[in-house]
Amino acid sequence: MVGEAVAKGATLADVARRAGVSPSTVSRTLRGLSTVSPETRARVEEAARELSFAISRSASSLVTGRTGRVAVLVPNLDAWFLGAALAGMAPALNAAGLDMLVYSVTTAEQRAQFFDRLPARRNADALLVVSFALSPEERARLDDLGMPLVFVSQHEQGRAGVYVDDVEAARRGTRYLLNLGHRRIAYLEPADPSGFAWSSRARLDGYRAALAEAGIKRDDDLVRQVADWQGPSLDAAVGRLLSLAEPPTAIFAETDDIAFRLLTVLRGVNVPVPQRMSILGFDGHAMAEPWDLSTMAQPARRLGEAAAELAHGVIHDPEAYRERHVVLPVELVPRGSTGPAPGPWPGDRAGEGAGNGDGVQERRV
Amino acid sequence: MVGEAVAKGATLADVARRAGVSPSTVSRTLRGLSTVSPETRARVEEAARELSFAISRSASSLVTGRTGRVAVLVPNLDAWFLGAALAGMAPALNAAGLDMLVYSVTTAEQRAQFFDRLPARRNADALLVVSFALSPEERARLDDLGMPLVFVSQHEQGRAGVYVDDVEAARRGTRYLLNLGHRRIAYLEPADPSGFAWSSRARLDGYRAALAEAGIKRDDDLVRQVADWQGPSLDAAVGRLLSLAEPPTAIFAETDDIAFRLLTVLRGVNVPVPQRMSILGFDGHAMAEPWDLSTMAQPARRLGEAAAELAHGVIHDPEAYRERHVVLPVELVPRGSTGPAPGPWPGDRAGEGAGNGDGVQERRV
DNA sequence: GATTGAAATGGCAGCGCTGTCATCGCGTCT
DNA sequence: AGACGCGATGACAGCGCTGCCATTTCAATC
Repeated sequence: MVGEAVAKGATLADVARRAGVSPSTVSRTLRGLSTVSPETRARVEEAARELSFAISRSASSLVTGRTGRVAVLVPNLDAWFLGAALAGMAPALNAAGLDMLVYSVTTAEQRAQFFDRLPARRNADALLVVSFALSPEERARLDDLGMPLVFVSQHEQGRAGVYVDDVEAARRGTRYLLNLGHRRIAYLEPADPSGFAWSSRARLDGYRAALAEAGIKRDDDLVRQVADWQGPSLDAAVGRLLSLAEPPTAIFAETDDIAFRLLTVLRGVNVPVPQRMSILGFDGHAMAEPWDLSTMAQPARRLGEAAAELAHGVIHDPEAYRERHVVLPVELVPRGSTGPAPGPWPGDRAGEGAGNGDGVQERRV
Repeated sequence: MVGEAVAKGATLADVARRAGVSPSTVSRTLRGLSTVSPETRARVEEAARELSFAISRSASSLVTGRTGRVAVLVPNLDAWFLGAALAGMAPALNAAGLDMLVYSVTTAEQRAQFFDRLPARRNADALLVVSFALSPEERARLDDLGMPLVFVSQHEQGRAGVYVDDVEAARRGTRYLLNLGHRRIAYLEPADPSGFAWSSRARLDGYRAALAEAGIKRDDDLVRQVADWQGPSLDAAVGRLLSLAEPPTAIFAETDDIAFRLLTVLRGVNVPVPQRMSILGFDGHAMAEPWDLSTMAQPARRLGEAAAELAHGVIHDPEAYRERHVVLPVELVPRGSTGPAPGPWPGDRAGEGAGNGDGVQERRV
């Protein structure tokens, strides 16, 4: 706002000249380093402000080997979860003085190119891999990178990572449905033909574990895959479930996106939710509240924040952080899409657990 | 995959040595420049691959003055629209060899800091400002930046930008409701106390224009502000509308987010949609389809793509692109949330336009 | 009063590239 | 046969910083 016009950006030398000191001193001052006298500091800072000086990271990283940047690899950008995770990450990285470089790798072509060129290499101090299903070769390639890795919402042996305990969360969700008296509980998982989404099968495992613990025999007819995003395969899956000899009274959807579409489909075919069918989602999607969807809420933003902390740690103290794992909690958020089972199906194994106050909630009006 | 272990990243000189040529030649080869003999080229490329060489942008930008990076300023990261826009931007930038630096500026504090430090300065070749309500001082500060600016989903005189014609879109949306026979059409706009969201009032203007063209007197009781995200103020707004002497039969929501919440509220209070109330949103949110919400769909991804093209243009040919504006179309997507007006209210001005085939659709079953 | 050391600052090389100019062959033209 | 031109390559400076070491100043110490 003051002083001469600044065309292409003042250099550190310009600031030095204006403040009447050496470039070294300006550098020290601006980095808040060691010993600079208060008066000098003030003079330098004023000069810098007057010139709207911003440091050239290119130049400084050339010397220090640090770029002040973190690369984030995501399989997508318009998925709710990723947006929320990034939203948590950005300010946290920012606070640590790190800029965020985003690589969205969605198609097979982009993917090949990314792993071929490794553009992040030497251009970032750490790479955050977010919900990205890496092939073994890709994994190896990233390892060669010589750059700290942090895995977000997924885990890798011996690598820093933040994620939730999917097994336990899915087990708890399933138990909630059991507590409501449901005995036939279906599970809908996303098909992922392109193989981009990281999945540990953990949620399905948790679901099965809870059923086993309740002494309910495994029935794979109740587990169905549906296309990951818009598409007809959900209708087909619902059709299958509704035409079973013993149809389910509850459906656990592996993601809220599936649950939302499920609600729509069921509304369309006049299956009242939760009177005839309870729906439980997984993610804690922002839309779950307006839709009144019960869900296992992941702290997406906090995952992002924790990822940022790990990134910072892994950059400044690689030994201590290289294998650090952060596990965040998932919370059941019961809402109107789940309710008591509509009554025993023929062949129901008595009512153990049915009146279990724990997870039971009022029926919606 | 081959050759000796690469610790911290090979340099161009390493590649040169390995290929038995000078660094200059490697540089030329890798940039696909002018004259390099095919044999040399092949040798260099192989050496580069063997060493997993990735160029240091820091070093090259120090010389060229180009960073190969574009900064994107967003007010948010978890809003659907921004995710979609970024999702369009990322691959397009990528294809142009540009990396994407994301600055999410959400709080007042972050905001002050961003405009104070101008971290993008000298660290990116262009700045894309996405749906960000700039204060005049901020605007001036960015102008001082000496960096090409591109405005996305908003427009500024004399600056490159991509956006939609909000006036026309809102006019068309309103006309659609008029064509369905609605005469009392309410408008719900987001309150933005923090002043982050860019808004030209254009949509409201279009709504008013359409009503005026239809000869309907302006009634400001039908225009209400609601808190931008979750909150009680929507209920209050609905209460106001439903308690008017002549309540509306249709509501035009300025954003799909508002429309979604509106659907929930109306369902909760037993106002059937669209039988008693038609709802039209604006955005083309990914959830509009599963929710069966009629909406004015913005091409969010295409906005992002166009923004990337503008960025590229503005970097390589500033004169030609500095003031280029790209206006993208908005399309009405009629769905189940809109239907014919439920019948004339007392005092309705005859039925002109009611049977107008144009926008009329079947009633949902 | 000479010596010491800490505080404050300056000087200078060099990080890894690219732009420019110089150099080297070698076929072509007069 | 000598001059010329062009394609292909190398040499070298320098981009804007930072790290290291040298230098200066001045108060504290013996």
